[in-house]
Amino acid sequence: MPIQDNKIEAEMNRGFLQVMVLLALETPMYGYMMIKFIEEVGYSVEENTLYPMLRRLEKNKWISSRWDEEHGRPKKYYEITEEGKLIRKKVLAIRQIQNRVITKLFKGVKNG
Amino acid sequence: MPIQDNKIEAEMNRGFLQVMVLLALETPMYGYMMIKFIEEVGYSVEENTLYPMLRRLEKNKWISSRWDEEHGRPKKYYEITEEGKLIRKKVLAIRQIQNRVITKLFKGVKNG
DNA sequence: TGACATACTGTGTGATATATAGTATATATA
DNA sequence: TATATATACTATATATCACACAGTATGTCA
Repeated sequence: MPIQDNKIEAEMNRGFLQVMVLLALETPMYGYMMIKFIEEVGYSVEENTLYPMLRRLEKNKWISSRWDEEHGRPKKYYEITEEGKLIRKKVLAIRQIQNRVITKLFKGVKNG
Repeated sequence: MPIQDNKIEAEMNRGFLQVMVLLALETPMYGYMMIKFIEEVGYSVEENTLYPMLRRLEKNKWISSRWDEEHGRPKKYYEITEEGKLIRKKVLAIRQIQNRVITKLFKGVKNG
């Protein structure tokens, strides 16, 4: 086990996963579909992380859902709400500020 | 109170604060000094967030400390270790991947 | 028929940001 | 010289979330 690595990766995921989901849900998607989609764009989420998160975001009214019972197995489609878009804007702004801070601090680092 | 805002800001801080501290501690600094420094570069940390974090990072051996008892009030100076530099590299790499994913997903968003 | 992909639910745990509270010294100012 | 403010740090308690672990059940293909 290299140092304490999984732990810090989980920590780095916090916040980010929400941002990613709020961006992805510009297009309606159901959970499993999203897991695959996220892999396609070069990241990954655990099922047991994503599903609870979707429920949380819906509880916050940042995303909404509807069941599709008509095409094979039932699927729960989620989509971002207007409120969700406001939050998305906000968290993206926070990210940008953070990135600027990192860039600034990184200049002081020898052979980054 | 707009929506649930403080909560999400705290969430966005997770992971990021470590990155920021590991970058800042390229130059030795004590806690209080760091709080001021972080404000100067355009962010902010709570005392009750930073101090426990410094102890945690030290416990992980990502930073080391020494007391300066010689100039007025005792101050605990922290500095990044070699192991800390490895972690820093790693978390910065994660951040970059995340930023790329965000950029990619953002292209699908109308009037971001 | 049986393996694997699909699609989701539920419980428990650990890490950490922060709220809240407190200690104590140094320095400025009235 | 009293007192407010800045400095510098410690301690406890709480809530949230990522993920480990466990499970249900349907669809599909060899």
